[in-house]
Amino acid sequence: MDISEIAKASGLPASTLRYYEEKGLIQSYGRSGLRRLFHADVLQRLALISLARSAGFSLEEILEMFTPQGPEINRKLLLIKADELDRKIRELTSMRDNLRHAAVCSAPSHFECPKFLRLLKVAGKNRFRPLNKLSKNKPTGKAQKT
Amino acid sequence: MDISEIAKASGLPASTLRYYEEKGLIQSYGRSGLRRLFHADVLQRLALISLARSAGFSLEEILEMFTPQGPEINRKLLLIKADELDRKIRELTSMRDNLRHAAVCSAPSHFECPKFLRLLKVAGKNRFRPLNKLSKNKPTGKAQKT
DNA sequence: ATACAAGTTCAAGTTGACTTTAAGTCAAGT
DNA sequence: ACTTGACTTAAAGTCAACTTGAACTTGTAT
Repeated sequence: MDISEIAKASGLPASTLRYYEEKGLIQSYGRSGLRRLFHADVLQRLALISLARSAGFSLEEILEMFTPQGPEINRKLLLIKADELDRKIRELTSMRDNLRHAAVCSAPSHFECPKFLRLLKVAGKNRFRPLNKLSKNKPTGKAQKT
Repeated sequence: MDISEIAKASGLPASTLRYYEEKGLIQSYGRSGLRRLFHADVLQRLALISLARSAGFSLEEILEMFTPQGPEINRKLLLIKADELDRKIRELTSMRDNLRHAAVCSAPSHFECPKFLRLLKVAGKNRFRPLNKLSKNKPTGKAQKT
């Protein structure tokens, strides 16, 4: 398969695929002339990468998880990541509850609502690092702009 | 309170506070000479900002949520964000389960494990945007480097 | 044979959220 | 008067994850 087929099938632009290859996240098995040739199974790998990216992992972290530098280290890493996700899930859940409450709360300012302040305080206890933005408005599956 | 007090109390560097003020996320009530003067309640606001950041909101989104451009629009926005969080929580939960499974799975490659592939397939159904990185190694609460 | 579409490289640009740096201001202490 | 230390500004730098641009190569269609 050539790069545009992978692009179409994965929904990722060719530029991203080249970038991923450069970073070692995917491999092409050879060239036809200059053109990269891919096995179909990179699609699975790309799905996995997308999943991990969406779960908040950086490309570097994903690469770490892919490369088995001793299988035990790897398993450990996976569990550590899972625990991180647990923390993050709790944070998001609290934030979500906060938002739902704020939307119906009648206090003139949220800072005057005891419920809100209590949640704030609880949340403040763990000084966590930001994840980053949620979806905004970018279309979900543009393949390329040909 | 001057900027270093806020920095100390919030755990954020002064540069970040200036940046936030510039972006309209916090306000100083005046100056003493050149120096900004803050009311103590910016600390609450900063806690809220931290919470929201950690939940994956961009500064722009947080600003939107702060500025009441008609209270109804605002409530709606909050609910929309809450729904987004619900989606994200489901994704993270699935990823976490994936990781925990992968850590104990005995299949030679995860791509040969039916359980894993099924999860992948399910996850692939929603083409989501990335959040971003989880915590990595940066220390949690450096105030400044004075 | 030649044009063209679709690939290629390498470098530079973009975005968001900050941080760093250089140069300046100013109140307080000696 | 002068040094110090904490602040100030504006501009530039950083980082990840891409994207874009300019110039180049190739297999296929006319």
